[in-house]
Amino acid sequence: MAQSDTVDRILDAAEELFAERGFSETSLRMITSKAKVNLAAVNYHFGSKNALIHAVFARFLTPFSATLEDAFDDLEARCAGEPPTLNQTLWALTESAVRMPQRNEKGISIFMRLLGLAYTQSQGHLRKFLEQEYSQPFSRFMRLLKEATPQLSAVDRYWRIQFMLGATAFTMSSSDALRDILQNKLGVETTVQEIAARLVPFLAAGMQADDAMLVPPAHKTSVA
Amino acid sequence: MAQSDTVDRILDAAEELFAERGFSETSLRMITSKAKVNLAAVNYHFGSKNALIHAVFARFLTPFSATLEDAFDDLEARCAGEPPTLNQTLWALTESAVRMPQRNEKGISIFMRLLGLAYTQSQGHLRKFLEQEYSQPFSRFMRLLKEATPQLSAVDRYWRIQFMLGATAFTMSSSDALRDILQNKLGVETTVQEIAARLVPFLAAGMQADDAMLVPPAHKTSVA
DNA sequence: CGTCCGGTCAAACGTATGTTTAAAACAGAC
DNA sequence: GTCTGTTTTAAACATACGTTTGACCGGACG
Repeated sequence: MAQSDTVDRILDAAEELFAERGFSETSLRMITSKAKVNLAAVNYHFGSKNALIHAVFARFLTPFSATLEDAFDDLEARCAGEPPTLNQTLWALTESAVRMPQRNEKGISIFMRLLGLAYTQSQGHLRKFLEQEYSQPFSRFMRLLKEATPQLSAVDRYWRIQFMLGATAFTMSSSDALRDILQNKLGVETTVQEIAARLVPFLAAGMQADDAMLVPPAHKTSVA
Repeated sequence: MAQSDTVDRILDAAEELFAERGFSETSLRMITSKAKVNLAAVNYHFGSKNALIHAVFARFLTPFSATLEDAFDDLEARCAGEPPTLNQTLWALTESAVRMPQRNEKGISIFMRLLGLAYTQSQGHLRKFLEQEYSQPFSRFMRLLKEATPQLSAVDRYWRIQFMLGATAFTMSSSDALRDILQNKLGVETTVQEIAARLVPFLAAGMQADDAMLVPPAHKTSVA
């Protein structure tokens, strides 16, 4: 209560509600009543709902991008001139994400879901904000991917990166729902770490797929 | 104009707007003004906004699921008892999608984007509608995938299918934007068919990835 | 011709949203 | 204790939403 935990209470409530309902579907009144603060507090402390959304992202994305830069520094240092492999690059990314200090046990899945939503929900202001705020680690990741897949043509690499992003963003954005389904259907508990551990080999394999079968199979037969 | 093209104009406008802005972000007033019909027309012809969303999906999902069933019939007939391969199954799906009669050149990417949104935006009513309306072709596709990947555990298969869905929905949903970027950056023209031709091998490779590297590499080194 | 009736239309309804206001409460410095 | 700037509060604001209403139109039919 010293200075103003109002700001943090708002951020906590907003983060959770955004993650489980999306941005437009979450009203300021839901947020403020969950945070037990006055409605006007959001506009007083943040200025607008969009600015609140930015603040929610900044709160976890800023430390994350720092962690990520460190991980990339580390990786490149260990490789001593040689470009890191695709696996190493992907693991550096996912481990940075998983190792982020979490505010609570739901932290990482909220984190993931928000990232997914940022990509999926076409909030123009958000994309602009993220682009101009976090372009550096993003570009660096892209450069590492390029150096790790020299065998790919620029066009092939471009599309496969999109496929990776898609699989990742999509899975993240619905990871809670998917976990629940799995729980009900197969009675299996799953952590975000395990999902990541399944996702990375999938992505790596797809990224390095052979181009041999780039043409549709003849209409009658095809090989496995 | 004979009977009432109002219904179709509404569906066309709604489809396009939903695809580019999402459901909650698209108001009935946007739809009706784009369709050049009266605001009340939506509630008159469809009953509610949610019912309109269902109708938009039904309009392309019903013929698509019929086409798909035919393609699966064909495939299973050609395989004569043997389960179709993963490649064959994926190609049957993508070819069914690509060959769907399109209302316009944007047809297929709208189609894909809507499917992605249906998964991503947590519209409870939509998921319920799709589940009880199109469970059959969906289950059949799942069964084919299962038979084509007997080496995978149920849990592995489940997640990898999610990854496939994600890569597909995400890529197709923004294929217009991605095509434009590629055009500007590398000066390359790309058709939806070509994107599919790049996507399928990526998916197949990811789906059949080796599980060997399911554990994170030791902190110091790892192999390509 | 008159009467239906499916369809269209402008207008209004009630509700919910993000934002603003102006007064009150508070905390720290003098 | 009083003053000063910051924070909280209840209330109102303007706007946008989905939906409903009741008048109106124009062929079809007897």
